[in-house]
Amino acid sequence: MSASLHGADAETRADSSDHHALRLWLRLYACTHLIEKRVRRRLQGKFGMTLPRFDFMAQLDRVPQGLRMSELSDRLMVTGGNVTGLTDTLEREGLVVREPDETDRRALRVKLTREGRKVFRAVAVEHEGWVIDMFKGLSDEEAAALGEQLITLKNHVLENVPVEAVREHKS
Amino acid sequence: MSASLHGADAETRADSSDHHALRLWLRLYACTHLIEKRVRRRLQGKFGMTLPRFDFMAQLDRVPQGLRMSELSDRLMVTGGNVTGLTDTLEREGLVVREPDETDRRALRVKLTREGRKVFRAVAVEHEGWVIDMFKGLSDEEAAALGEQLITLKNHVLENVPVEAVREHKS
DNA sequence: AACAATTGATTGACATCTAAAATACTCGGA
DNA sequence: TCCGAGTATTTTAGATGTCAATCAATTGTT
Repeated sequence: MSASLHGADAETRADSSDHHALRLWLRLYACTHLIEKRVRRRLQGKFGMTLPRFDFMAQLDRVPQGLRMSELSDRLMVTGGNVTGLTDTLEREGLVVREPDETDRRALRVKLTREGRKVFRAVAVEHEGWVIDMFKGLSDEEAAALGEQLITLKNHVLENVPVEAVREHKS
Repeated sequence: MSASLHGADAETRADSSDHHALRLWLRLYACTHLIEKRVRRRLQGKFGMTLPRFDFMAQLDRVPQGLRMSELSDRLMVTGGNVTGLTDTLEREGLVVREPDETDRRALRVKLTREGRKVFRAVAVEHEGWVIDMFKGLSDEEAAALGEQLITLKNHVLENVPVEAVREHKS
């Protein structure tokens, strides 16, 4: 990347690349949180809605028959306890309902209420507009490349089985 | 992008591009949080340290003379109240100290203690290793391109003055 | 059928975070 | 000098998030 691909000894290259990794990670982190924060603030300011609740409802909107608590925690990549709390709040507000699952009495199906769906759809339209605007700074080609690199990165991270997961399996 | 596009042609194209932006954002979000979560878990598992505290100490490590609370909240992109809480915890653990600012009695300078610096340095070495490994999936060229795109994206987002900022000025 | 292991969901304790109000101090001008 | 605007920090209330423990229901294996 920076200059001397020819003649630079391996050690210098490795060292330089290392710092690059850290810088790249900080940049990725900062950029994502910048956008996230902006979305969060607008959701709060214009609709009195929070990002977690919006994400929650977005999952449900695609699935008329509803989702189990466990499916929600998988899709949202959060813990079950968190889903319980979010569901409590949204149910209290009349935006979702818990219904017993026909086939498994341990499970619950969470669905959007008619009101919940109406609210979500209204917010979603604006939300998409914000995101589109924020990503307008990238050309189609840049956006496509970014998408590819993110997939590559994600796959590489997922392939390396995390230490914690290994530990969880009793030997 | 919005409502009244009449041509089916334009509408289709806009629609497709719109979903691209949304998908790209979700991918960016998921990827960042995947890495973040992994770092978080390892910090907790191996050192009993949290990511916010690590970030906090990382800022201080670069600045021997310490930073003001307000500088910390700027650099960490979090609110002042949050910095107060983090400082309380780290001070209680003996990793940082609050010292009065010579020139402004309203302000405080937060510094790493000797112990704090020692702890941070030890953790930082491992932390950098994790990040390097996770970004090894990208070639130098891909990494460089990713970095560029993130800068472009960030600048474009920052250029557009957020609605909230405008609103803060009394009309 | 009996029973151990698993799975779905909830709970409680704790750590981040934000937004908004309160407190303490600084600084520039009338 | 005094006063009003602005700045630095803290406080409070509330939302998110994790982890570990718990309870209830299901499943696989005898």
